[in-house]
Amino acid sequence: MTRNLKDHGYRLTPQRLAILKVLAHTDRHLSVEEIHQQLHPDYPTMSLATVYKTLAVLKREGAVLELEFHDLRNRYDSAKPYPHPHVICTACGMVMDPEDYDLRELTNRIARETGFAITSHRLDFYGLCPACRKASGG
Amino acid sequence: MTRNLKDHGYRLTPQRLAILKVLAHTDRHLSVEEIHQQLHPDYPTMSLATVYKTLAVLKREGAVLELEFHDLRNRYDSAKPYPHPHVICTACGMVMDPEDYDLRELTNRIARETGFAITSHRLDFYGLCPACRKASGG
DNA sequence: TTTCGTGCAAAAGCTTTGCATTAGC
DNA sequence: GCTAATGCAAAGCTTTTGCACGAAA
Repeated sequence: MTRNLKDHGYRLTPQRLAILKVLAHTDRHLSVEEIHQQLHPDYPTMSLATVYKTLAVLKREGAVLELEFHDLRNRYDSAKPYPHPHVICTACGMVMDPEDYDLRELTNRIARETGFAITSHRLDFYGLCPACRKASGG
Repeated sequence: MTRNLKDHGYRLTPQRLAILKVLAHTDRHLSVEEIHQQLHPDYPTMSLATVYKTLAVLKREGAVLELEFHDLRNRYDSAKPYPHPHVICTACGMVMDPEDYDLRELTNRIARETGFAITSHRLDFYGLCPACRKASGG
């Protein structure tokens, strides 16, 4: 990915490398805030704006999938930077990846039906994660 | 629905009735702003806040489905106030309902797989609507 | 040396909230 | 008359933007 950035004319700054490293070493779906906080010990001057801007670059380059939420902070997934289903806990905000599900056939059907040129999709399931189920007495 | 509101202790104000009427008479997915503007000729003093608050009530009562967007205004669907797929034009923001698609089987599978208690979902397809395809030379 | 990136602070934009006034019931 | 709803304005919150300084190449 560093190669790809360089080839596309982006500079390899310490901040960008650090953000890439955080993304590569997590199996979670981090928010900008979380990335910023994780980096704070080693990069105490790194600004939120830089994290935002870097993630915008990575998204443009197809290196991360951005999950926008209305009532939660956006989350970023570099492990699978293409559309895939997510399961989101409405209590704690945890995001999980269930096994991938192929929506190509449905996508084609809907494209034919509606006349849209469909380029991507989003499939989210909402509910309580196992921990929050217990906590709520379920 | 007016019956339902009354039974649940909500007052039937002219504003609420007017908003319900707008929702009932459209086949589109309106935003708060659009509802407000449509009502302005007949209710020139109606505030945006009232539209917001009324839609919150209707959502709580299960009378509308709220579609939250990050970069678009929220949209409200009273024709089918339950989760169903949507197709959204990334150029003009138009929202369409393709034919419903049953996700219950997939939902159950994912619930078993992840241990989540899944209560709802959202499935959106993004692309260009027929009009915007033409406009962009597609 | 040139241009891009960073960091700070301010702006943006939709939605929510507080509060006094008005109006259902 | 008692409460809830309205309408105005202000607040909230995440994300974006502007700009001067610093750093990559």
